[in-house]
Formats: sequence, structure tokens, C-alpha cells
Amino acid sequence: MKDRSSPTPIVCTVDVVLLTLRESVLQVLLLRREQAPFEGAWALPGGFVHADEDADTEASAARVLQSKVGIASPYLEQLATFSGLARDPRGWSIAVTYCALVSHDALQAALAANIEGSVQSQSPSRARSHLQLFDVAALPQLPFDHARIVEAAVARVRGKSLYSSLPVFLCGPEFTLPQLQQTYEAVLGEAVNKVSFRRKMDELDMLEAVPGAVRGGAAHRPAQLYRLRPEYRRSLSLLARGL
Amino acid sequence: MKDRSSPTPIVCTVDVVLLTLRESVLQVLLLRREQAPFEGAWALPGGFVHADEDADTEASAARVLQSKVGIASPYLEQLATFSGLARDPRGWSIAVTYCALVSHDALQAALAANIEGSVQSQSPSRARSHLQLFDVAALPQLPFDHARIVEAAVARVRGKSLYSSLPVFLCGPEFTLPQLQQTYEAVLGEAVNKVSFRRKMDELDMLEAVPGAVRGGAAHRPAQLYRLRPEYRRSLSLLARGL
DNA sequence: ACAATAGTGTCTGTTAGACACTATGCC
DNA sequence: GGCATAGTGTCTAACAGACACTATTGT
Repeated sequence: MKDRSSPTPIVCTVDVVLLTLRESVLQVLLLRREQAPFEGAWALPGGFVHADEDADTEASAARVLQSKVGIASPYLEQLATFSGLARDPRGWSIAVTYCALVSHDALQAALAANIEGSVQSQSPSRARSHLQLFDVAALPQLPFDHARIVEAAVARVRGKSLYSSLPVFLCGPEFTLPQLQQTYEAVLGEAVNKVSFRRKMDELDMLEAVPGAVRGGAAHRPAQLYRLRPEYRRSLSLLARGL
Repeated sequence: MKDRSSPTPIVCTVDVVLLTLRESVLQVLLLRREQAPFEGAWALPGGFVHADEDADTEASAARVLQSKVGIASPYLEQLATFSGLARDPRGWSIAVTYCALVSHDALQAALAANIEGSVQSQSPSRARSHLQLFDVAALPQLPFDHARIVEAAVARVRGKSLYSSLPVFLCGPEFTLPQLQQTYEAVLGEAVNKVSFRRKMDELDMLEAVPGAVRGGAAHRPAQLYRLRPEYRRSLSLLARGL
């Protein structure tokens, strides 16, 4: 029984599935690859694990997000690890994948800062045109096993949304209940009962009304703005009986 | 921006949390380490990923289970990946962890075959005394971050048991409904309603009665034996509304 | 006043659990 | 027959969804 480290080198990478909601459609951020293999193809933002600078693979994922997208996602969850000889032409590889959820506004702001910053400084180095959102139901051909990874991320997000507060991370810091409900509906892909939804949100005791703030401007009654209570900013709230 | 593989080598391992139920108590199989680091300590069965022989890390986990425990678990699920500099004194490491569920009978049979086989052949090489079950609530001091890994496995199994057929993998191939209910109760740590439980199992339509077979022998009415329908032997059945 | 959406009160069908009952083996 | 557990029928409380109603803005 050998006990040495494997002689065949193993490529260790992280890949990040950054999801956001644009006009009630779940979208994933892809990056045009600038290097071989698959140069020029749209792929998940990812990179090698840097053992000399990353505390762990979550730090690698955060570094990748910061350097390639210019954003620090408030929600970053480990998804799964994909491995094997077949997935990467460079050899036997391990990809630890993460799922990031970001509001569309925050993402657009980061991308805008990104393109400006790349004029003045050298980092982040990619222009906005190398980053693009794609509807998760209409992806281009993806290299490696990135299609499976996106699929796993979407399935995870859908599943968790059934019994947790996860979709709030797709909204901005303040949002109305109708907005949040639309977010749930977009993620789940089905309509949600308004009365039940509000009962659940009330039970969860996870939101607080922003005093006196409403979102108006339209020709109808304005809606109360809510935000996450501080204790739920970084962790999920779970429902006992789902939805 | 460097794009080469990290210069610092990364140790890639798999660790398996093998859980079973003994007298309604959830137990984890630990192995006494024969090599440094932590020689002599109880630890999760694990080993290096062998890029030259394993198709992927799940195959690595299956190989580790087979070679160190002498069992092929019918249920083997990826748990999470633990990584970083601090967890292993040998350096920056990645541990892809798996959770295996096995009936106590199957495990005992494997361990018995293991000890016999180790007399005649060279593989599996470990005697039974190097493998021992521990109550998950009363673990010895574990090396690396194995305590966290076991904790994650138990939490995952508890969580999934609330809304899936997962606990059936802790029973043998045939079992009675009261047995299965006890299994759920042991995993969840709380009593479940008999009528509701049977309604759910009926809805799931996942079990089939073994014709004419009952488990008797006691001074009371014998119970009907059931087994998993073939289509659910390797996949979970999910409940819409939990428990 | 009207349109349009926010937010609530209430009714009803469904579901989960409590309880009690019957069923069937062994002694 | 007695005992112990298997298995079921049924009542009730809790819950989720449907619907209708009121509330509040801009035009």
C-alpha cells in the first residue's frame, strides 16, 4: 500500500458561478477566456488555487471574484467539487466550485467600476466586454464541465429557495415585499401565494421595515421598504415547513 | 497576473465519514492511523487521491473504503471540501470528503471478512482492531479537522432525513416499517408520529412489501417486511413537504 | 374619479398529529 | 386468555391557498 502523494500532478482550481436576476430571469456571469485551453470561449470565472496566498479555497474563490469581476459577494457558498482526468485537457484536475449571489444593481456597479478602473490601474485587468450575463436556460457552449457546474448551482439555489431566505441575496440591501416575492417566483419558476408568502416572511422574523421608507413613483400605492435584520446579513434563515 | 499552477504543492486527499446505526445510536467508523502525522490517533478513513488510477475523487473514496474497510457502500455522497494551510501539518491541503451510509449488519459482515481475509491475503491489510465504531456524540480527539467533517456529515444526514428516504440506507435490504421508523427517529433525534410516518411512506411509493415475508419470533404480532423498489436502490426519493 | 398595485381579513380544503381501536403473533 | 407490538380509522388542530376586500398612491 503506497502512502506517498500521487506522482501524477493534480491541477487544483476554483470556479465561481455568479448568479443574478435580470428582469426576473436567472442569469450567470461568464468570462471570455483569454488563454488556452478553450481560448475565446465563454467560461465560468475561475483560477488556480494559490497555496502561497489563499487561506483556503473559499479565499481563492473570493480572490477570483475580486480580481476577475471586481466584486465581493455577500453570499458565497461552496457548491461541490468536480474532479477527474476527463474534465480538463491539462490533466487530472480538481475544481472546487462556489456559488455567489449578487443583486443586479451591485453587479452592474462593480462592472462599471471595473471598466473605469482598468483604464487607470492595472488591476482589475479585464474590460467589461469580457464579462457577460447569460440566461441560465440559454447558455452558450461551455468548456470543461462548466455546463454541469452551472446546472448544479441552479439546482442548489432552487432547492434552497424552497425552505430558506436565500433569494434575499439576489435583491439589493433594501427591497419591497412584492419585489422579494417576484424574486422567489423567478428563482422557483412558479407563482407563489401572496398571503402565504407574507405569513412566512412574517414568521421568519428576518426582515425589518425601513422606517418611513417606501418605494413609490408609480401610479399606485407605494410599497414599504424592508431590509435584512443585521443578524441575518451573512447567514440564511430556515423555514420549518418550506416555501 | 500569474497564470501558472501554484508553485507551492497541494496535498489532495479524500476522507470518508462512514455512518451506521448501532442500537439506535448514530456511529462513525474510525481507523487508527499507522503513519505520521498523528500516528496512533483515531481518524477518518482517508487517503491520497491517486490521479493515475482513480477516475475521480468519488472513485478515490470508493477505493479507500474498499481497501481500508473492505466494503462497497451502496450510498456514497460527496459532502464538502475542506482546504487550507492549517488543517494538515504536511502543508496546504485539499480534502474532498464523502459520506457513506451502511447498515450495521453489512458493516459487521465486511469487518468479519476483512479480518479473515487479512490472514490469508495481503489486502485488505488492516485487522479489525484498527477499525472501531464511535458514537458521533462521544468522539475521541480527532486529528486534522476531522471533528468538523464528522459534524458536517451528521448535520447533512439529519437535514436530508427530514425530507428524503436517506435513512433507508442505514437499514439492511429488508426491514419492517417499525424498524424504519426507529431509524428515522434515531437519526433525527426525536419521535415521529406513527400514522403520519406510514402515510408518508405510502405516498412516497418507494417501498414494496416482500410477499409473504414477516419478521416474527417475538411474543407479539409479526411485522411485514419491505424492501426498496428497484428504481430507488441507488437514488433518493424526496418528500414534497418534509418528514 | 379611476387605474393600478399594496396590503389584509376570512373562508375553505388539505395535512399532520393525537388517540383509540382492531389484528395477530407467542406464551 | 393475556400480553406485546403491528397496523388502521377517525377526530381535531394547524396550515396553506383562494378570494375578496380595503388602502394609497399618481394621473
